[in-house]
Amino acid sequence: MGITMKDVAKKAGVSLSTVSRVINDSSLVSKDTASRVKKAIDELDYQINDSARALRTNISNLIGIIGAGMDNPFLMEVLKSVETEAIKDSYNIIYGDSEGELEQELYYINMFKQKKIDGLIILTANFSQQLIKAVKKSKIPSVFASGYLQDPDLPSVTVNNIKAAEDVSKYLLKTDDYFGIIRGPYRDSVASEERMKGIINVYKDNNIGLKEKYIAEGDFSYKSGYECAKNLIKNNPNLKSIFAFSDQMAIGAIRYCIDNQIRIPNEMSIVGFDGIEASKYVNPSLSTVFQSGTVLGTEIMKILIKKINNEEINDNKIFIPHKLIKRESSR
Amino acid sequence: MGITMKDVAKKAGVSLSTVSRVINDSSLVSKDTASRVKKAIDELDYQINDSARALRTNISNLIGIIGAGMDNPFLMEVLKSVETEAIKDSYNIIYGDSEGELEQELYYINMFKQKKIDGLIILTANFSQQLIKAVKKSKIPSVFASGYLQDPDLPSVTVNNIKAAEDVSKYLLKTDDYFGIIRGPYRDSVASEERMKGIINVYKDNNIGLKEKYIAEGDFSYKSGYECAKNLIKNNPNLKSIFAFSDQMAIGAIRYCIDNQIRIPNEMSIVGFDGIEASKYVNPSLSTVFQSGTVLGTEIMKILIKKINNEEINDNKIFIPHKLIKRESSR
DNA sequence: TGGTTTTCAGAAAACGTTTTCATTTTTAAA
DNA sequence: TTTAAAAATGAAAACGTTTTCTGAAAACCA
Repeated sequence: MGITMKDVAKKAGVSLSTVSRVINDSSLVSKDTASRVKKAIDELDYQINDSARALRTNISNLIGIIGAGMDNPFLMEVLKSVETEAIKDSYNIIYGDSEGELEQELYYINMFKQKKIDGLIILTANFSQQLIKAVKKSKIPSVFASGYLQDPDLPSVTVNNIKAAEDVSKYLLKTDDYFGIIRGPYRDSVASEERMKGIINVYKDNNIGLKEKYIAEGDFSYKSGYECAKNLIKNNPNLKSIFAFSDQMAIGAIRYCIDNQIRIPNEMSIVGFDGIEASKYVNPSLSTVFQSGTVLGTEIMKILIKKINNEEINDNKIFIPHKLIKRESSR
Repeated sequence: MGITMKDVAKKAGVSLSTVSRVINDSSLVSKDTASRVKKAIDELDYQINDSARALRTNISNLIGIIGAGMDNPFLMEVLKSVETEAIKDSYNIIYGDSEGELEQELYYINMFKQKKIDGLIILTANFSQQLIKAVKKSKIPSVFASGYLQDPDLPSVTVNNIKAAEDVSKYLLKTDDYFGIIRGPYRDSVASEERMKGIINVYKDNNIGLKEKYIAEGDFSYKSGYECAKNLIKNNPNLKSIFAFSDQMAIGAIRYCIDNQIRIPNEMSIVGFDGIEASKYVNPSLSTVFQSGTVLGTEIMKILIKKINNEEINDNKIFIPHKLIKRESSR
C-alpha cells in the first residue's frame, strides 16, 4: 500500500534496522546517516505503521476510557483534560460509553484488551464490585475516577466526597434544622455513598435524626432533579433547603421551585455539586461545591502514566481540592 | 505473552488457518471442528490481537474524531451518539481535541493515519480550507459535521443553518425592526457564515439594513455570550431582541440582562441555537432552534460507514431537521 | 605499528494474524 | 465400484515493524 520503512531504507541507502533506529532516536547511529534517513522520510512522506509497531512492541499508545453520563458537563471537562494530558505523551484516547451497564463495561474492557491499550480509565459516577474485579483481572494499568476505592492496588482520584458533603451540611444546618437530599443512584454508587456518609456525620454531630423522607434518588440529570425536588417538597412541607449531588439536578430543582412560585433563596436554599460553568450563569446563580474537572483529569493521567511506566507510586488515593461556593441560590 | 491462536490451534488439534476461519465465521469449516475450536477459545479465554489483525488486513476498526469545543453540550451529545452507533458495528472511537487549532488538527490527522483509522469525523464548529485539503489528501473516508461543504467529494451532515436562521429572523422581526446578533468566530466559521446568510436574506426581504453594530463575535461560550450582550446593548440602546448562535451564549446573554435589571422578555427577547437540555431548565427558559445531536450523530455514522464500505452514496449533503421552540425568553 | 575498544550498520528472527494455494477427505454422480 | 466435484483442512507466505546478534570500520592507546 503506502510507503514503508523498506522504501525509506532503499532511498537512503541503508538497512531497515538503521531506519528503525533513526525513527526511534536510537543513539547508535551516526549523524550523517541519521540526517540522510530523515531526508528520505520527509521526501517520501513516510508514516510509521502503528499496527506493525504495536504488534512487535506490545505497546499501542492507546488509553481506554470507559465513561458514562457524558451528558454531565463535569465529566466532559475531565474527559477533555485527560485527552489534553494524554496527547502530550503521544497517547491517544479511545472512548467507550457504557451507559452505566456492567455488561457494556465488560464488553469494552474486552475490546480494549484486544486493542492492547496501555492504560484504562474508569470515568463513571458509579462502579460495581464486578467491574472492579474485571478491571483487576484484566491486568491493564488502571485508574478510577470519582470515588474512593477500598482496594489498595487500584488507584483512585476523586474529590473528598465525605469532607465536601460535611461542608455543605454544616452550611445548610446553620440556617435550618434539616435539609432535603437529592442523591445519585443507589446502585453501585460510590460517590453518593461517600457524600451520604459526610451528611450523616454532621447530622450526628448535631444530634439530628436523618430521616428517610429527606432523601430522594436522582440520576444526575436535570429532569431527575426536577422530579426529586417535587417529591421532597411534597413529602416535607416545611422544607427550606435542598442539597443536590450534581449541579444539573440542582438546576432541575431550581426550575421546580420557579414553576411553583417557591422563592429562592427566601423560601428554599439549593446547593449543587461540581461547579460546572453553567452554575455561574443560571438564575438564580447556583451555590455549589466546586471541583476542577481539569485538575481531576490531570491527576488521573499523572498517576496512570506512572502506572504504565511501572514507576513507584507513593500514594494512589488522590484527593483533589474542593470549595463550597455560595451564590444566589442559598441563604 | 498471552494466549495466541497457536495455543488455541494446539488445544483444538487443528491448524492456525482453521482457528482463524472459525474466528472470522468463514463458511468453509465443518460444524464439528468449529465447535471444538470455539470450546478451546472459551477454555483458554483467548483474545484476538487486534494489532496483528490490523497489520495483516489493514483494517483497524477505529474511527477517529477530531473535535473542538467539547464544553459545548450539543457537540457532546453528537459525540456520544456517534460512539453508540459506531460500537454497533464494532468500531471504536478514538478522539482528539484540536481546540480549533489547525496545527493540532493536522497533527491528529497524522497520528490517526498512523493508527490506520478506517474513518474520520470532523466535529468542530469551524473548519478551514487547509483542514479540508488535508482531510482530502489523507484519503481517509471522512464526514464533516456542522457546516455545509462545497466540495462535492466530502460529505457533510448538518442542520440547515440558512433556513434555521431565516426562521429565527422572521420570528424576531415580527415584533421588532431589527435584532442583535451574537455570532460565532469569524475565522473559518462555516456554520456562522451560513446563519448570517439566512439573516441577511430576511433583512433584505423586509428592506431593512443589517448594520455592523448589530453584530457581536462570540466563541460559543457562556462568557462570550455575556460580554457580547453587554456590547450589543451598549451600542444599541433601543435593542429589543438578540439572536445568539448557541444556547450557551444565549444563557450568558440572559445573565447579563438579569444582572442589569433588563427584564426578559418584556424588554429583551433572546433566542439561542441548538436546543440543549439546559435550555428547558434555565430561568427564563430559553427560546431556541432545536436540533438533535443524536440524530446528527446517527446520520454521520450512517454515511461514514457507507463510505468505509465503498457503498454508493446517493446524497452526501445531509440536512437534519430543526425546529424553532418558543419559550419564556422571547415574546 | 598492533591490538583493543568503541561506534556504527546490516541480517534475520520474531510479533500474531489472514489468506492463497495445495492437499486431503467427503459427497455426489455415473 | 470408479470418477468427478465439493468441502474441509493445512502449510506457508505476507503484513511492517523492532531488536538481537554479529561483524565491519573507526578511534583510541601504548
